[in-house]
Amino acid sequence: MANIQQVAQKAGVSVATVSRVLNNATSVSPATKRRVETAIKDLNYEPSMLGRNLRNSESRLLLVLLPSISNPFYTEIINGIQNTAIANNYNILLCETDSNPERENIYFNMVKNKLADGIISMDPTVNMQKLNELAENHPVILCSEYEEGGCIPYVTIDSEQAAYQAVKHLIKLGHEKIALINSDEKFLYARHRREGYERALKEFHLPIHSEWIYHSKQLDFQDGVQAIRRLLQLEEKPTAVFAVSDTLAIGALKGMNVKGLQVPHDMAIVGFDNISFSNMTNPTLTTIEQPMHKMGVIAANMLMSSIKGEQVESIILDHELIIRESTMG
Amino acid sequence: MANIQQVAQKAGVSVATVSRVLNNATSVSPATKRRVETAIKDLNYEPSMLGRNLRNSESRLLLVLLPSISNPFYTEIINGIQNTAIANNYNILLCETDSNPERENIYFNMVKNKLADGIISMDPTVNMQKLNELAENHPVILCSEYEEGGCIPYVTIDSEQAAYQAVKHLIKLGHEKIALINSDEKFLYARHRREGYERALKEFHLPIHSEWIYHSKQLDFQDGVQAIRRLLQLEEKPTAVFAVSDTLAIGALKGMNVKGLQVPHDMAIVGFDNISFSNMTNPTLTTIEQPMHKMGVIAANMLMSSIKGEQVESIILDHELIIRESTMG
DNA sequence: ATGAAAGCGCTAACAT
DNA sequence: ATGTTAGCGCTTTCAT
Repeated sequence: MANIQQVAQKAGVSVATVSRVLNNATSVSPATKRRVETAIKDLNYEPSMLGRNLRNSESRLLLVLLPSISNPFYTEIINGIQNTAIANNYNILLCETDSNPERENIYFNMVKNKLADGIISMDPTVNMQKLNELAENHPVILCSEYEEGGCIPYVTIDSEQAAYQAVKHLIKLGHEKIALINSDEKFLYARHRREGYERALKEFHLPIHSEWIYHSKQLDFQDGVQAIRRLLQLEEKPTAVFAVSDTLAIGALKGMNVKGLQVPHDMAIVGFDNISFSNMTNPTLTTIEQPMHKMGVIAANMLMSSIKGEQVESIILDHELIIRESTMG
Repeated sequence: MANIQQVAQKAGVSVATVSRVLNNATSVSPATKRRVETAIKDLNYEPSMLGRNLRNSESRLLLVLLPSISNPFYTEIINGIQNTAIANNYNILLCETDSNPERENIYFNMVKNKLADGIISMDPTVNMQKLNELAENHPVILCSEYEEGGCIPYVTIDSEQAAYQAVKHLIKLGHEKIALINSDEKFLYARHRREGYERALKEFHLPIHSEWIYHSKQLDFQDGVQAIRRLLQLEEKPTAVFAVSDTLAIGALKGMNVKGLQVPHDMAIVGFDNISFSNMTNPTLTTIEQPMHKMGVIAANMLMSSIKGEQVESIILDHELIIRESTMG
């Protein structure tokens, strides 16, 4: 790869002039400009981002942290982020942490080292202490999962209210024994969704059975299968299930299929997220839709504002209950 | 962020000595080393990757190009790549191109500019000419999709043989009217899978109906739904379907459900990839399993070898037919 | 064992 | 309009 020196030499000008041509500075005569451009083409020259970043302290690269790309929930958010970033001449790099703190650290360092201009974290397992430290001096935005009372701006939905609506929907259908397939309550969203679940039950004077609350370590399909297997072993079985993610719900639905249960007749189920799969299952899945694309767009805009040094406010977006076959008796 | 200068000053040594401590060079006295380490801690110093890369021409970052993260097929491959990379002290950055050449170009530039050490492309829409150019001077590996007779090393499976087996399986079950839901035949894998499909039909003296071959623009679920809708409008309807991706197959399956068709009784279906969702459908999906994790591991190893300057050979891995309910009468 | 200094590729302030 | 030069943070050769 040729460098700016060689271009300058070939064009018979100084490196400064080449730099000016590269950056569209005005004060270059048309003739010189043409000579430089020819040299650039001839040498197949492309400016080094490394040198440029080192000088400018700007990379126009954004990092997106997520625990795992296997959950389709993230897909649509990422599209939103990506579209917005590209439109503003930024690029994004997806960083899968696998909930591994060491890996996380490498990505944090990329920001500290000016290899990236900012970071959007969608990783609920993120080390909040480290992230807060990073956020003191660098642009950071939280998307979906956030820290209550924390300093980092976030975009999310009202999980408590959404869960409340989902469960209320089941109650209105006549269900009184409603199970919750939750994830680990170390996550804020899991605590919120449980609160919404309990609020709905309480409002209708239904008892809260702790054995009807299952905590899943992960959010894979197989975890949903496992969850429903457990719930169906109970003495007093639930007649409906609310799962805090579509992946869990789809696994649970499969588990019901396998047991020969008719959904929703024998058992109803509601998921959460509205991932594209949820409309492909048989029966299709009732779920809470999160405005994923919009969340991505907003997160990206927030981050870019933050990079510009502007103050940004956290936002809570609207969700929506999507009623499909899994609750349509 | 403190820099190496400040650390040197604080420790009362030169920057060279700090650098030596950082890089575990031997010739530093224990006492000096301790002083430097204290200064590093005190200042919370972390070396700048930018400065380091500029100097070393090494980033220990690998780029992974993919058209879209929404296809779960890529997920497992990425895990394989990631695990292997991490184990060798490399990190990976996921680059979604959305089949957009401009975006592609930015990532190519990252490699040219030493911001990344090499690239694994899983993008069938990649601009092969540009990629070949890049590969002349930089480590590049193709994964899954490749170029026949090209210069870039690849890891893939035998798509023709896999398709042949899938279709033969349907024929052995007694099907004589077998449709193919293919993707765009500008992709090599699509051409190969069609060839395998045709070879099986020919071997059993079954006619090739061009109207039973559907070409889908994309690989989303909805495209599968659309495909089967078309095939069911035909005068002479097929009794079985082979789809070149699980996402298409799952969409098609959904389309059959909607039409009230019993699978596999009324219509059998075979997919391709064995994504995790293919075991969650009702009925579960017969499919060709690609060794995705292994492909990722091998691709990463090939790339790292290539970075070391070693010669690497292309590899074709084994696939396997996974028989599930969608073809079990 | 340690330091001084060059240089990786680039941009921008200053000079002409 | 164009050139000269310092310096971004680091590593490494060459001195000492």
